Amino acid sequence: MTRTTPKLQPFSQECKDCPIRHRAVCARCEKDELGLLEQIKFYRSFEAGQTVVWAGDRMDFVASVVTGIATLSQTMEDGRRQMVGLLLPSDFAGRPGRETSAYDVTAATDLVMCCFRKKPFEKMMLSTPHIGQRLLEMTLDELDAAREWMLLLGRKTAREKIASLLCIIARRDAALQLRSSEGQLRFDLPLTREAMSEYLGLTLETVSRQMSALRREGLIVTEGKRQIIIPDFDALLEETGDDSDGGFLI
Amino acid sequence: MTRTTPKLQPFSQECKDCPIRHRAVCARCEKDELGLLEQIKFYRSFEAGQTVVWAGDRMDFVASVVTGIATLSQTMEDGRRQMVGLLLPSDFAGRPGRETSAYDVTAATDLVMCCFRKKPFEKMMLSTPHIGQRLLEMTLDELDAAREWMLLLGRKTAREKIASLLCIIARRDAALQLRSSEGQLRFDLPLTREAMSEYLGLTLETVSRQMSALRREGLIVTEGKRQIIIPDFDALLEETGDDSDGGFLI
DNA sequence: CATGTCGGTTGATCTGAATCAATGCGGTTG
DNA sequence: CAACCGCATTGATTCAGATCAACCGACATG
Repeated sequence: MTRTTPKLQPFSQECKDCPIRHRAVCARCEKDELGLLEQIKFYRSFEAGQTVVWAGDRMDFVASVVTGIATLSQTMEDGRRQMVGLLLPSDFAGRPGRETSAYDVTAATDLVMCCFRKKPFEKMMLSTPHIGQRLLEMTLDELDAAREWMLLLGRKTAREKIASLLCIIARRDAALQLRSSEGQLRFDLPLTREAMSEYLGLTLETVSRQMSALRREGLIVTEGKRQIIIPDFDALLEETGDDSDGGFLI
Repeated sequence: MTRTTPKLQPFSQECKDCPIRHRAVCARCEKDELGLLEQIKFYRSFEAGQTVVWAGDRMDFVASVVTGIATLSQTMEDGRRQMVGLLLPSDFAGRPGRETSAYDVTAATDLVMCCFRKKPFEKMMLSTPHIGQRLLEMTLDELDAAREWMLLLGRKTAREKIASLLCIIARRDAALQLRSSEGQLRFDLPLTREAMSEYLGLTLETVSRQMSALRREGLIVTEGKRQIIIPDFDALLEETGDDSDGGFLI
């Protein structure tokens, strides 16, 4: 497990009951030492694997990811799970005008979220139209992403699904991070095989097999369990089944 | 093909070159006899099967469905298609701040859309915050629907997919229409087997087979090709794999 | 009337991914 | 150190749905 201490803002307090440094509510022991749950805006930190809220649970705040990755998932009665959202830093969670979460929200990596109480946030939206506009834009982007995702789930082969996911993560990483020399990309895969399988609508065995296949064919190189190197991004892109013009981002 | 003449508003003009009655641009012969393409708001009608816009094409208006059903689809280079949106009366198409369509928009049935030129619409959004708020709400609803759809595509069996689709359509129909006696539902299936297969991420043969299976088991009754009767909605709901509490709408 | 087309159904066969099961491996813990 | 755990890999087998192909009925067309 990669224990990445949040770098954006050093936490000012350390909980007495657990070693997690945090600003407001400790996700491990649920202490609210500073009484920040009463405030409009507060931060919460979570360890990789922890659940932020369960589907159906009360969630009287909206939040945005500060560092780390959160996932939204749906679960069927018999346990089949499908990821339906992947939240990266600056992404938004929660819906104004709804008091329970529709999805399980989980920390895929260590996670820091910036939370706003919902009621004041809604008031703010009314008084500051700019916020609503920005939120609309973000929601439309998410809808587009969801529709791309639907194509992946409905029509792509396992191999294409894996290649697509790797390209998505690589692209995003490259967008805000250093890239390695001469077009070759290196990044940390922030998802377990199981999380990947939930994203892609596959079993984890199939994910593992297809990763091995891509490795065998030299399309990707792995270093340890999580470091991925893509020697030739365009070659991998070929395997996604997507129109090749999607590469404008990189 | 069901030729349903739009009932909401009788059209005031008939094109000289084709038998379609229409208000503005004739979808068949592309004539703009009334010069309404210059106006801010206008209506367009389409026959079942016609394409409204192709992915990538210029689309300098936003629109809402007046009568009929439109679909949004994505196509891969090799022809695999996945439906990513199903627009029913009052649903909205097009994205402010983008001048080309990201998807193929197709009339699944005969269709009438109410179109607004994009530029004036965007201005209106700025001056009338209420419009933006409403649009945000609708977009959030669509995002939720897309996520439900992702669960269907990623994790449901063919049988569950079919049952889900039938329940979705039946529910919507029942919401605004007459229902038959004693809890039994009857409605017109507005999609071809092929359209259903594009919705569900299946082949049309599998759709046909599963429909036959449900018919054989008495979960649905068909009358002609398109009339569907659901003798026991709850029984069909059992087959969807969904939590049973989703039935609150009916 | 014969012909064609379109949407739909059904059958035979194939195959990609699921399932079941064993094994590996790095890190933590008693 | 051995034992164990969580995560990942790999193999053998099964099966749901895709693919290929034939056929049906309604309706339009020359």
